[in-house]
Amino acid sequence: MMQSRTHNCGELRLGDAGKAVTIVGWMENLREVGSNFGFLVLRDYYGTTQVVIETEEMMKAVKGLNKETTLSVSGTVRERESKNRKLPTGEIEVVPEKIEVLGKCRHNQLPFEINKSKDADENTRLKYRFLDLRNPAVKSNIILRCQVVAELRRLMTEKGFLEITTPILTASSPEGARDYLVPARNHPGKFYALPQAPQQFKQLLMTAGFDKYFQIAPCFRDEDARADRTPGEFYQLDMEMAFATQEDVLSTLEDVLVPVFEKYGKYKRVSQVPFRHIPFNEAMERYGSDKPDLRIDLEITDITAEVQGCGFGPFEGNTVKAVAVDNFTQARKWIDKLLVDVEVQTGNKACWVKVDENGNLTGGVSKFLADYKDVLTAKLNLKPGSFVCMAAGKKAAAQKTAGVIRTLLGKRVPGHFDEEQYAICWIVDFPMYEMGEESGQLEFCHNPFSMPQGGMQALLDAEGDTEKLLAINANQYDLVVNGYESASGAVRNHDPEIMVKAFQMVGLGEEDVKAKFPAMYNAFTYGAPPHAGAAPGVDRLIMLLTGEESIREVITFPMNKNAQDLMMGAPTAVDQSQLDTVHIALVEE
RNA sequence: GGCCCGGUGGUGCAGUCGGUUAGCACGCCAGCCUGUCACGCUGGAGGUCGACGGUUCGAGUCCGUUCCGGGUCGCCA
Repeated sequence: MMQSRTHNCGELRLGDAGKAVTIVGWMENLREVGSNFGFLVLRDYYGTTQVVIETEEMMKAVKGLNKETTLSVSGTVRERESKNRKLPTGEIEVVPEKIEVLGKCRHNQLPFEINKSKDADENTRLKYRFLDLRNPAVKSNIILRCQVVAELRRLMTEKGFLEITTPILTASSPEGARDYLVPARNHPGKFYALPQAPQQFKQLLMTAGFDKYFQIAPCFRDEDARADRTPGEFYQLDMEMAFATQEDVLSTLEDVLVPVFEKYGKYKRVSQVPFRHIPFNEAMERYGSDKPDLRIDLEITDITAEVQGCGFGPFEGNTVKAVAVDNFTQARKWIDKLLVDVEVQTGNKACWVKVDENGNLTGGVSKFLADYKDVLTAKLNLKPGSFVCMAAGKKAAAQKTAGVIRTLLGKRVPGHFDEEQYAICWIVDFPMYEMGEESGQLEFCHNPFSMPQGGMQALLDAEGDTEKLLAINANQYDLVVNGYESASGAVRNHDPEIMVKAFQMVGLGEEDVKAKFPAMYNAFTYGAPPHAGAAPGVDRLIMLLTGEESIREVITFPMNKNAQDLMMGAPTAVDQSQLDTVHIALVEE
């Protein structure tokens, strides 16, 4: 029977000297500094405490034990002879009378050293995540996540939002990401799907008369991972408000998120509310991205008209975008690295010129642009020592490539990146429609749930005119923090007639709306409130708060890039009998 | 699926132009050490250099194929 602990490993202080205590935890280290003399460091969730070993009996009790064995130590608190001011418990030590082994670590060689686990190979970390998480530096992200989630719940609840959970087993939705499917045992050949988001449920909740809803909602999408995107599952602070405008949603989220950034963020400087609103088209023109990192002070300039006819093939007939920086002193090798990185990140090539001390263009593609020196100097405000990096292509590709150039130049050339802050903005006025790259047909740009600006009249006015349709914006918005898309939302289309009309524009009709969103369409015919909402990504929010660059650092048990859980071994093969139960027959590949 | 980068004792890394016994740090084992706290000192064990094939007198190094991981493009209503 384990003796119950009287104190944790982080709380004993000089004032506790003389007390009889029992502490428990993991044996982090045993420093032997003499025969039958040494120091044992005991670690629990709360901290570490030094146990001094000074008798043969106590040395016998711990010698030969592997690190990470769990122990119970009962003894007396004593003031240290030599104190360590760097540690909260560094003024005291525990003189043990009894040391009990609670759980042996049976491995004298760990897969990595606990306090250096962040440096270990990620596969190994994920396989031994329970050891990785013993590292306080790893654990702290998870603790922060818990605190932030609790704070979000508190703030939302205070604002009158109800936390309502929605089904995990639901119907497959035909649009959007690939679904995770779950076979239905009682319905051979039919499947549930895990929700990509509680989108339709929350809109149904609005229709049901719950005025303000939120949920820390698990979302499931079978799409490939990125450094800031976990495969499989992730969490959103999903919220929706009835009879609400776009501004109602934006100000609510500003009220909730600013205190969280201020209280829990790595950086203490946070954008003032109301956050800047940047229309989508403006963001693409100036920053080459719908998620600009506003900590970077560079902007993109369109030089399409200026460089036409220069003779450089990729420029001819294409949109050309440029990013210029002054006082550029980097070497050719640096430039080559930049160009390679741009190509890796965008799939498009970039080119460059420098301005020499006489104001002439040199290097890169300067032989094509020499005659354009004056016009480019004026347009880009060039000076001796300026560097210009350019991207060409179809408008969208040129913008996007220039956006990557802007980010890389901004972060790599000194003086353009004010890192230690949260630079937050709303990107608004997303287009309702876009031309599909492959199909060549008009498609919904983001999702079909958003209300087109101007409502039915806008659709009627534009009907049959592709240019006009492409110019229709949706009441849709993204929250962007330091270049990360951190929330996405919209004023929803709650009018069945406008829904049908919006679908007709992309060659679909009433039957398609009914087939794809049967519950919502039906519900909206029974008196629907106008409503609007958004969904900040929780994982990405924690990433921003902690400053981590990999999303796996803020998820307790993350999967690897290929959506495998190396610790649990998921996904796994299953017994034939299990397959039979759910009417699944496997096909040889 | 495409592209880029990587894979070397338990862990992290170095390894020059292809050349002798593959080095370093941490960890591990043994010994020494009575105030350590990233303890120190001495000694030791531990490697099919991701896999397969090729070039060569000789391959960790060069070539080809492949596997695994990360990043990225596609994708993510």
